[in-house]
Amino acid sequence: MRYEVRKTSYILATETAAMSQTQHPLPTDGELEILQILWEKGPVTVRQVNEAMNLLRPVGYTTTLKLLQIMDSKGLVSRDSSQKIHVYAAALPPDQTRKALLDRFLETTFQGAAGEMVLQLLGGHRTTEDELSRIRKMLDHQDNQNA
Amino acid sequence: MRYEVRKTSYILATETAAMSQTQHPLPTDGELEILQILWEKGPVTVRQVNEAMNLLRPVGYTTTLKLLQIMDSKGLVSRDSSQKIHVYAAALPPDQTRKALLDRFLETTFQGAAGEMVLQLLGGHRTTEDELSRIRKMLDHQDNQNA
DNA sequence: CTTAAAATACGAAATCATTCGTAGATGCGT
DNA sequence: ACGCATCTACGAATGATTTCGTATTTTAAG
Repeated sequence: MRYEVRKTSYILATETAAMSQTQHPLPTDGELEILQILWEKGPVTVRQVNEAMNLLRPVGYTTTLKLLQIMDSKGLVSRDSSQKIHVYAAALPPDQTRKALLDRFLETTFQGAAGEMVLQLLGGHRTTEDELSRIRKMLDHQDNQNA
Repeated sequence: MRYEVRKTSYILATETAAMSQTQHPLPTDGELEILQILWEKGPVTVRQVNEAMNLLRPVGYTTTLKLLQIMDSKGLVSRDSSQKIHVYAAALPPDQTRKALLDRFLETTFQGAAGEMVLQLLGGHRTTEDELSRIRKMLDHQDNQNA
């Protein structure tokens, strides 16, 4: 008995999620929220992170601190503790982390059918001309690789 | 110091996740795993779901049952309990549920930048010609809408 | 040096999701 | 009707993540 969900879609990953995240676990939702701030602001103090968080929703200072400490222990952020006030920065660039999260999401939600996912996505979003052309270029590039 | 995340991307959703999921909460990971089975197999008994689950990993029968009961209480599945052996089916079609999950993922992980997400996706996946052409058609359709 | 303000460390509560054990109901074969 | 296999119901343990309270440390000002 087989589970058949994919229809016209057939995708091969060139690289596994595990390979792209060597050493680092995937961030949890709360951790990702902090990473987004770190990616945007660069190296910052706990207070700066917490203030950014509080623009979105109320979060206690020690909550933010604790999460950053956990993330440090997981290797998701680096910490400069040479001064009293520690400065945190994301350990990995956004692309790499987002790609790893995307791979997992694609697998769990679309069972690996990348094309299906793109169609769902474009079906519900208005996209700019510039973006469309960048995507076309990427498609052409894929074409060359396949040929 | 700045990590620039969005560059040329600018997206507007035409519909919010909440709008597309009127009435139904988003499934959790475990619930989604069961939904995938229901979508593939159609209306089935708890035992059938559990057997499908056990092809992937060991799960106790009552675990599967409990999850289905929870999903029923959330409205994620429908249940026919007219017979002794209940029969469950997904309450929503896969497209609608996956789209809602995709919207949330896009927001939390890519901060809404759909184009960035597509680029990340295509950057790491080998895609079939058929799939590429379907995506091109969708791009052209978007073009028309934008014009 | 003393104190106050502000930071870090960390245990533990709170929350959410998953897993399972046990109790009780149901139906089937004999 | 009896007993066994199988089902549903459901409380509760487990596990993961998030949140916070409290203790301690550090720095800088007076």
